[in-house]
Amino acid sequence: MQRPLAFRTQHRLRSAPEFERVYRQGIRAGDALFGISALKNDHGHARLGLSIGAKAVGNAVRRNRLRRVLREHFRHAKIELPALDIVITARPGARHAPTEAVSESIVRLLSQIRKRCR
RNA sequence: GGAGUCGGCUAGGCAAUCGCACUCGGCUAACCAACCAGCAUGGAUGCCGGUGGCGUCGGGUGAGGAAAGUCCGGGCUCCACAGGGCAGGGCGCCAGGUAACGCCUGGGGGGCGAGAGCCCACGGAAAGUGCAACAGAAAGCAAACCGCCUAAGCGCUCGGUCGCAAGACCGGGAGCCGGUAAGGGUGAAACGGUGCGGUAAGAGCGCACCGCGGUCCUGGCAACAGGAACGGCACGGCAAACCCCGCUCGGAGCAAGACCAAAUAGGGAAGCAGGCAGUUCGAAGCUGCGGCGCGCGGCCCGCGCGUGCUUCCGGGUAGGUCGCUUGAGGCGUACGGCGACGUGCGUCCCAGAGGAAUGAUUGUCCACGACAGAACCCGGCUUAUCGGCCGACUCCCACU
RNA sequence: GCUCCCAUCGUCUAGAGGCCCAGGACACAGCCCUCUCAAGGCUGGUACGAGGGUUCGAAUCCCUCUGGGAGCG
Repeated sequence: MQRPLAFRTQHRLRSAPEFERVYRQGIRAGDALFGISALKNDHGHARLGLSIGAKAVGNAVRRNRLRRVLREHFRHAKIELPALDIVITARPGARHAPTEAVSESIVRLLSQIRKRCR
């Protein structure tokens, strides 16, 4: 059995076509910090794609940190999520956002997505 | 105690849980594999085992002083190359260090500071060509606008003396021919500076000191410094203007490059199949018709495009593997050197990903945490940066 | 990651060491013309990305930053 909280390459979107598919056909939500797109997949579990430009966020250190925080959220939430491909895009509002604000925003956006998927 | 200068080190700590990358060692029923060995078989392939993957458990390691900018220099790789030169780029006081450098160390010269110290692209302008707006007489070679002078030369004129007169002599004035560059004024910059002498007025015209120049001597590897006598000012600035001199540089970059290699299309080779007619001595070599497939079209006619199968070969795409971290390496120590650094010995292995690994939560402590994330690797420079610690030195105040 | 390029009014641009407190076009503001608007005419404001250096003098030459953009799978 796989450990339930693990996060491996199989849980990630990795290629440009995968991202394109979600952007084109997925449903969207967003706020000042992030944009989020989601689309049903047939892998039997949720997958995460991150699109965080250094230009939007400031520099490489802030970019990496944001990526890690978002991934951590997804890791804890992914059991509860349906089989979706989720792409999170950083917006300039996220540049100086503290970790708590990021958490709050992501929880709210994910619940919106989940509601609209029914 | 205060103010300051220089050099070096450091970059929140600890604990618990979950998670990530690499790595070592276990377990691994089932699943996956294009690798390896064995067996079966004519062969495709199958079976069994190993190894690996996936999974899981435990241990170890895991960003920086700038990882940054990509401004220099090298290693490495491929391409080019007989040798030499030209063109083009870079560098530029001297000596040393180094794999190399535009870096570093020591020294010289210049500038700043009271000092410790700091700063300087710092070769050549008597090889040539250029440039200098405006102002100013004149901007580079001696020339003279205002001014100063009228000694010498030339006549003119006034006064005086002498003389019968022509005229001579003395003194003055304006002028010509001239002399001069001290002063004025312009400018960023004006043909050595100051003083004395000198002169008609002046001037290196003469002298003293300073500056400058080449010569000689002394010290130094040298840059350069000191000294002597001489010259008598000629030789102004700009080379981050062209240039000259000396030294130096082949080009590209790990998306370099090497290897393995599916599918599709196309290339080559072999074999097989292939309706009719023409061309031809003959032949699927070519042409036409037909057949089949696709498209246009509601359908027919028509029009357009394509034309088989099997095996092998080479190039090569996706994809994968290597390059990928042991190195001009770190630490300690001894010796040489003022130092940068070098040499010897001992010891350690310290990130290697591929949408790209360090995060989250909780507790706790304190000085409440800046700038910021490796992507082939090193040496520098530059830029960003909350602080803390250590050492050396300077100046001021007080006390002994 | 690597290799390059660019930067002048709000926009597009001229400029090659002094003629430039930077010129032109469009745009903007005011005035004139018109019954009004447009067109036209007159007038005006507005820029050398930043900081150092070289030079008597820099948009121009040199250095260091900053901000944009392009190419390489």
